Amino acid sequence: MSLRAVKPQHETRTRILDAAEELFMQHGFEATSMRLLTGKAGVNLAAVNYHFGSKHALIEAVFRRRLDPMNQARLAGLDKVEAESRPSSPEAIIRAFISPTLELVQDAKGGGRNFIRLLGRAYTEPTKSIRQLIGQTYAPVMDRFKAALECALPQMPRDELVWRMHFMFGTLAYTLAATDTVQLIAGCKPEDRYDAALLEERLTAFLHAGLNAPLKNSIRKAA
Amino acid sequence: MSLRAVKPQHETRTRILDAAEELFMQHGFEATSMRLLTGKAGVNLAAVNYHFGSKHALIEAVFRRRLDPMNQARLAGLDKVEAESRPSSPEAIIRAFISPTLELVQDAKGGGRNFIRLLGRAYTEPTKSIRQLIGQTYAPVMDRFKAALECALPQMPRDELVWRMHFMFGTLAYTLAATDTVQLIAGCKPEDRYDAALLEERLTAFLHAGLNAPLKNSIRKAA
DNA sequence: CTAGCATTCAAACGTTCGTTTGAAAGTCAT
DNA sequence: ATGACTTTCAAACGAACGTTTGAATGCTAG
Repeated sequence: MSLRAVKPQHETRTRILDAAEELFMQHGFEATSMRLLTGKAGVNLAAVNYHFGSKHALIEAVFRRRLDPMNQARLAGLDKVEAESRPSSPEAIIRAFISPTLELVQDAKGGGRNFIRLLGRAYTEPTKSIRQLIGQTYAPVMDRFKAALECALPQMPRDELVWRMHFMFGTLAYTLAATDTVQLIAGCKPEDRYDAALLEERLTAFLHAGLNAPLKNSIRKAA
Repeated sequence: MSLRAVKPQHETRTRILDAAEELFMQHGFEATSMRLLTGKAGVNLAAVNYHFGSKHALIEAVFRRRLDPMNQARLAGLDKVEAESRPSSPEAIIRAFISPTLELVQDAKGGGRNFIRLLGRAYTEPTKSIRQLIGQTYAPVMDRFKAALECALPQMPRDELVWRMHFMFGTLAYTLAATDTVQLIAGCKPEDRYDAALLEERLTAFLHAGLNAPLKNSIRKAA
């Protein structure tokens, strides 16, 4: 082994992943050609197939690189919340879920923000294998958070909780992916759009209230 | 002019639009080829370029066909709400916004449900011109609903309202577009997934609570 | 019937796509 | 230095794409 400063291992792989993250966000998967991608990454056209096998495998790798750590952070946050008090407060559970996402949003220098927008789009991606990848990655996380919320809100019917989690999930994903809409409503680009701390307060307040919305009769009856 | 039963005017156009709606929803815009599309529609390959000019113009036409009536219905609903009582209740305003969407969701026979999923994806579409089309179509609707909510919630800071509208908008769009997620949370496919009446109750309860969430200190300070 | 227009059709156009190939260059232990 | 890998490279592959073309067909008014 050499004593030289560590020459980045798999530097080509990393450069491809970084370029892919940005271009997939900008143009989508299909519209991003391997020639454009390898050009931006500064590598040979054949490098993607050599290092990843195919374009589709590259797409999966882009997701796995960020998604696994993010979900680990979510589970770790939930561990901490549950260790501190039982039963946990719904608000603390919500924060454990959304704060790893917002941390990535703050990462404008690295590709974190790019990735979050990419992820928000992936939930509604037409390509089935991509949705499946997302689904598989999220399944254990969903189970844990669902159980935690069931414990924190014992009076809520199960199917109503499922829908409210769905709503919460959608709000988070969409809020961060659809940057145009908030400008559309506001009429101009707000300066604090990516003040993650303030955004976390706003999201938490909204989601917490929605999660604890009073149960109407029609909903109770259906439960 | 003939006395025969009206032979559908522009039947080819309609068949193309219907096929496009379904295929764009299933596979996305880029992944849907003109050959597959015209094959499903039962028309000649050149028909799309003859009737619409280009693939991209067809995409726009698919959106315009449904979006304009839907937004008209929203404005009509808001008119009715505002005529009945001033100031209007936030809940009635929310219902005026979401119920035209849910009516389309119930239209499983026609392409309404397909279109809603397509629309949910369009907000995060990488293709800029599509997002712009959506934005232009929604701008007047957004202005009206924003004004209505400002009037209904005079105590809420403007920028907080903008964000909460963004959250609401996201919840609606995402809920209807990402059909996989609710299955992921629930663990199985719920039977009543598309019971529009029940879904409207659930959505309204969630959104109304979120919109009226208590203002935290940090938010008040930023306002 | 026929001239004029709208629509349909099969065939082909040029381009771009993801991937493959086989040789060249780089890397490292022995 | 040498041999065995790994990695890069320029070039090419066949396939599929959106679009165009010009002839054929359908329809309607005069």
